[in-house]
Amino acid sequence: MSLTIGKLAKQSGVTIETIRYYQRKGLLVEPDKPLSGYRLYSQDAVSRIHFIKRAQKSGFTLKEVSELLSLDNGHCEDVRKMAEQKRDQVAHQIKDLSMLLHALNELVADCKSGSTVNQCALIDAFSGLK
Amino acid sequence: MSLTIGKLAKQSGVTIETIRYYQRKGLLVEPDKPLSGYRLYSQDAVSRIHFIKRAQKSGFTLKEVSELLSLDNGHCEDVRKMAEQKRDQVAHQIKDLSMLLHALNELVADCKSGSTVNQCALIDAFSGLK
DNA sequence: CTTGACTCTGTTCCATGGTACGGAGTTTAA
DNA sequence: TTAAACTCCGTACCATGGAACAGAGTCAAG
Repeated sequence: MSLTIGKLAKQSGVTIETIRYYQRKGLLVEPDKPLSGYRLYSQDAVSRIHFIKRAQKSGFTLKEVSELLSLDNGHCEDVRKMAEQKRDQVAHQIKDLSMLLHALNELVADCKSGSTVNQCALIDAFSGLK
Repeated sequence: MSLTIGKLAKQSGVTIETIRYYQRKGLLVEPDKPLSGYRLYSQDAVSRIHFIKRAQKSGFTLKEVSELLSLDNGHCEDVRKMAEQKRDQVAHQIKDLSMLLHALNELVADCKSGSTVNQCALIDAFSGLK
């Protein structure tokens, strides 16, 4: 069953503009324009857009998603490496955020007891000096 | 010890342009221009830039970073409220990222185990096949 | 006291991830 | 058959986070 771009958009939960944007960026192929009528898309396009959206939610940029798509089958090693990199990145981010959370908690506690805020406590705690 | 903008840039690991951009955005104060000579920056500016960079890596936008920075000078009642809000936001962010980390770990593990529908478990996952 | 390195200021340009719009052409339902 | 709805195509616009550049002024070393 083929879809016009509007139906494709609705089925895949993005806007028409987004689909066109993905086409411009090479993440989606623009089907040939028939001699008369509108371009038609297959169900595969829906899957592909879902793929893109899922990968984005996992923190991949569109550029990275397009790499994933181009690697696709047969290059599981490369795909795994990208995922591992992402994972390490996210792990680091969590570590930093935990430090910040700690600093914010201390700031809140100090604020509750004292009357003036310890100048620069937050910056000191999070600027990498400790 | 005071620094010209070039030295500040080098010491804090950003470019001069970035410093100026932060000034335009209000994250950094532009020191007064002396009657003759160049503007001079203190060592504090280095920490402040490190703070900004760190916070960015933690997923904050510059706008949010500037909110964080504003916590550093102000009076307690306002600061505490903002700090609590930020703290909750950070806690939430950590939760989301932890889920993402978990997902990425599973993806990597599946990739290694070779339990796939197609040839790559990660691709399968993003394709919604599992 | 001149030359090269640095700074200042304003403005323009870039990528990312879209969104919006205008003026066509096409399709479909009444 | 005609009006509404949809598509096509190009282009412009948006926010974010900078990078680059031009033409001036300023500083420091030989």
